[in-house]
Amino acid sequence: MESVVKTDSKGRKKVLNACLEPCAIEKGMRLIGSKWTGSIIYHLKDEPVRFNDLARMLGGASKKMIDQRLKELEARGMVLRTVVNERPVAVTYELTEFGRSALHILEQLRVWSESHQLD
Amino acid sequence: MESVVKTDSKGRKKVLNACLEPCAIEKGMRLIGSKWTGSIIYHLKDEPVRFNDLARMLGGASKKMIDQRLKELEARGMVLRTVVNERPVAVTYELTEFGRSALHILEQLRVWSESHQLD
DNA sequence: TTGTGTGGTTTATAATAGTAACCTATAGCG
DNA sequence: CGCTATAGGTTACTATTATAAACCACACAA
Repeated sequence: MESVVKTDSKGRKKVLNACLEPCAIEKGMRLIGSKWTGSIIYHLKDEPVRFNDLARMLGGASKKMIDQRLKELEARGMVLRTVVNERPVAVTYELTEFGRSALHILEQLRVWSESHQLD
Repeated sequence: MESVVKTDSKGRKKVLNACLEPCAIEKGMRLIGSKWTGSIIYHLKDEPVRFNDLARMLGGASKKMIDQRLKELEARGMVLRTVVNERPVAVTYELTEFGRSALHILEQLRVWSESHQLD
């Protein structure tokens, strides 16, 4: 991540240690920073939550979005999906250890966000 | 942020304290989490950087993207654009105090990201 | 039997991101 | 002088993502 730009004797520039493709920050953001992903993880912090409850909590996100995000998070091992009951179908989503490990970042983001009265 | 789902005597559900529109996490993400925004801020952490140097550091992001992000960040008061030299035109970008205040979150994200060998 | 709940899927459209070529201008080299 | 490379962008066009609103099948309760 310590990119340095060097200029050679002829004035030509090169970068040492460039982020050739997404670097750590960028990769992290793509796990946690896609629209609604952070919010979803954060709302699962305390206990398993059911699909429609999550949808209600995140007023503003469509079910399709939530569904998509949950599937991504599940595929990455950050969220666990459990069918609690068939027949009257019931499903809950909860954080895995890995999912949980992202919470402190989100918590800091929340504090930062709130302390800077972002519109 | 402490959304609670209540069920009344008739089984109807409502959410108290729902994120009616984007909540703190979501708002924060939209400042810092848009594609490349975090990386740009992070690469400005040490010193003012010139446009093309930034473009070289962020191999993978187009000039258009970088330009757009820098303008957004400037508009929000997170980045300061300075014309260092006219004639041979030279411009630098650097973090403002507010921009700097986001660095610790990005630093944590970087550590988290690197410690979980994300592909 | 109408209204609610569950957990989603479908379709269509709007907003964002990405690619590559281009532009004005200066400076160095042979 | 012509060639190349630098600077800091802009333009046009395409691909990817997000959003809204309907819709499904099933269950339960009044």
